[in-house]
Amino acid sequence: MVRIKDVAKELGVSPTTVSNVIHGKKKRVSPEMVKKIEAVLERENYVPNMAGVLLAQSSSKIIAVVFCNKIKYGDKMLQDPFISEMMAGLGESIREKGYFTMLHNTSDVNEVIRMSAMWNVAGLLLFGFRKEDYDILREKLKVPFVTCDGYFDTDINGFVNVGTDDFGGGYRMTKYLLEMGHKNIIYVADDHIGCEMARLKGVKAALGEVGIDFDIDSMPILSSDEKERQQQMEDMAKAIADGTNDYSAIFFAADKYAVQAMSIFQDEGLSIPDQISIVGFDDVNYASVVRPYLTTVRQDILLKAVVMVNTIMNMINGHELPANDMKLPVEVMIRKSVRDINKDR
Amino acid sequence: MVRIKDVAKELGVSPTTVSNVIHGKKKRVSPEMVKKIEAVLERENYVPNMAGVLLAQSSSKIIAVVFCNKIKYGDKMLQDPFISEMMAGLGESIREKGYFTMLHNTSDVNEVIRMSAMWNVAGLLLFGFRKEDYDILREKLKVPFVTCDGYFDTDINGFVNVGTDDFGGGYRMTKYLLEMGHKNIIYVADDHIGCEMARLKGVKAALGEVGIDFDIDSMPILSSDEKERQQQMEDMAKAIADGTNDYSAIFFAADKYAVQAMSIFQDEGLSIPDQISIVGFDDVNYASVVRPYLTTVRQDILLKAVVMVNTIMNMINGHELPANDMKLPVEVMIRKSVRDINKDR
DNA sequence: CTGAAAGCGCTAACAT
DNA sequence: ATGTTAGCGCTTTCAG
Repeated sequence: MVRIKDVAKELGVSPTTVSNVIHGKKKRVSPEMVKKIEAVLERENYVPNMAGVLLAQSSSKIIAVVFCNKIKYGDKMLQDPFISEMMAGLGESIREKGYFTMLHNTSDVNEVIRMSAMWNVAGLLLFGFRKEDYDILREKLKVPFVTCDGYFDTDINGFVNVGTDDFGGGYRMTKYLLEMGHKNIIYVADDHIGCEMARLKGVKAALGEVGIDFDIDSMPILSSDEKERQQQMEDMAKAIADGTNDYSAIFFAADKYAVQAMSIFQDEGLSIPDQISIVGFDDVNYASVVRPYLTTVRQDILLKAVVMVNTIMNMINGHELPANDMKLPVEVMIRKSVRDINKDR
Repeated sequence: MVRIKDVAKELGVSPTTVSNVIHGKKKRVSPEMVKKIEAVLERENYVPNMAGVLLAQSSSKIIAVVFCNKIKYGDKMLQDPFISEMMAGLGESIREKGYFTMLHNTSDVNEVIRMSAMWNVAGLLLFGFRKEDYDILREKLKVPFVTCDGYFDTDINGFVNVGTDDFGGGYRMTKYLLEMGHKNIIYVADDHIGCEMARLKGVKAALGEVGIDFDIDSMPILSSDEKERQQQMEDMAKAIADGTNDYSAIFFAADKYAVQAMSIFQDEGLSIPDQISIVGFDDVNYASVVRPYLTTVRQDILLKAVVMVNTIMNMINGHELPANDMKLPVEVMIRKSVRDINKDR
């Protein structure tokens, strides 16, 4: 591996001059010398040693991407179709900006702080931590960071959150359901916090506009236990089959649940959307494989990746930020899982 | 940020002594001093500056994880459910070993070589490159690397491949189909190279054992174009409905195709497994959501991640390797998408 | 336009 | 048991 020193010696110039050429400060070097140096750099295939750069500079050109992902062996929780898309987007964007991606997989905030200091990272992109974690991070982290899909009680300051317009997604999907004649809608999620709650609020807002009110706590919550969840869905199926249900459409907070429900409902002989309309959220790849094609809310993961990277770059470079809590747009994908009740009148 | 020098000064000792304590070389330091130093280290929350370490040492404690992933906007090719699982496994294992993960997303081998030199990485974990790429890498990379799911014409040397027992998966699933009375089986994949080919060879071997032979090239190949692929599946559906098909079971090389086919077949009014048996490969999370539950071949992604990391560590530490082309075991997951033909006799 | 020199934080060979 | 010293590769200030 050839070093700056080496090419300097070969050409009988000083390391400074070579360094200047490398950094494009060509005003400080004569054109002929620039050419000569560039030729040798090229020929020798010069590659900077980042350790040296890191030590001599203050910043590191490293962006830390941190996932708070607890591994539980034997379950498929980790099989998230979005992660690969997000990763690819992040990786490419970060590289484009001339930075490097350091990946961390931990649920321990202190680990994050520690490694961020060790490597003197330029900024961090954080996924899946909880509110309390962010408080610690804001306090102890001296570099900018961007969170993804966070929801916070207090005003965000000291960092930026890039999220999805969950409220809007819930709202617009509900409007669509209303248009299709559905007035009795239930929203089914695995919890009522963060984005699940925002989506639910969107549902409530849309329903509120047409004078329908409901208690948020009355909406069913899906168990995190696979078996129990299946049972819950079977119970719903039975109610629908019996006609003892009081809703004509179910809005699942995530496609994966919508798809699972569709299967279970069909097991019970239910016809979708004739007997029950179903919609989801996310537009994962199998949403358009499943039958009937699932009507759902789509978000643009690649866009989210790019926005996150652009944002952290702006923060690193001390630029003015447009906002510190962004909500990226969503799109209602109308497919085949909703019945138009109006038509039957 | 406190440095070694600082704590040395505070205690009136030399940096070397502090460094020795940090590295657990306690034989070289008096027990009292060790305690004192450790106390200050703790109190000051000492964190090593990796730039310094990197520069002073030869190796870097960095493992590069490189995905060859071309981003094509607008398609969902990137939505790979395994990646997140693989990432989580890799991230955790690498961290456990005291190493750091540097992530790269590129299809350009030279980028890989370049960055590996820049950071003086200890080893690389490579995903999704082609045979030709590996040849270049073997030649130019001076550090150990491990590939995932690679298939090579020539003997592997200079690196290690961690794959899946694709042949065995194809073989055992076919044996199962034979047990269920299926003799006319087709294998459907999107190409006939790498693991797809190995699975196909497994099919051929199992069939060969009972005296059934077929020409590998006669097996249908799925188009990479979504629309065309759909058409192909519809054509299959029609043939099955007409009874003009000459097979009773279809072995899809990937669950995603199996699931798509199931939907399309059911659109055409086909009943699975009564009219046609279907099996897949991978056991992605929605394989057990879809109806009928998909019988498929499961591989253990987390295990693969751990094996890759252990392997690269062994290589880095110059240990003897058990093999340079590993095939991790698979498991046939018997569910509901195969009909037992014997029963009908 | 070019160069000399110091220094970033850490390690390790070599004293003592 | 502890210290001295040089040096890893690069940037940067200051001087020529």
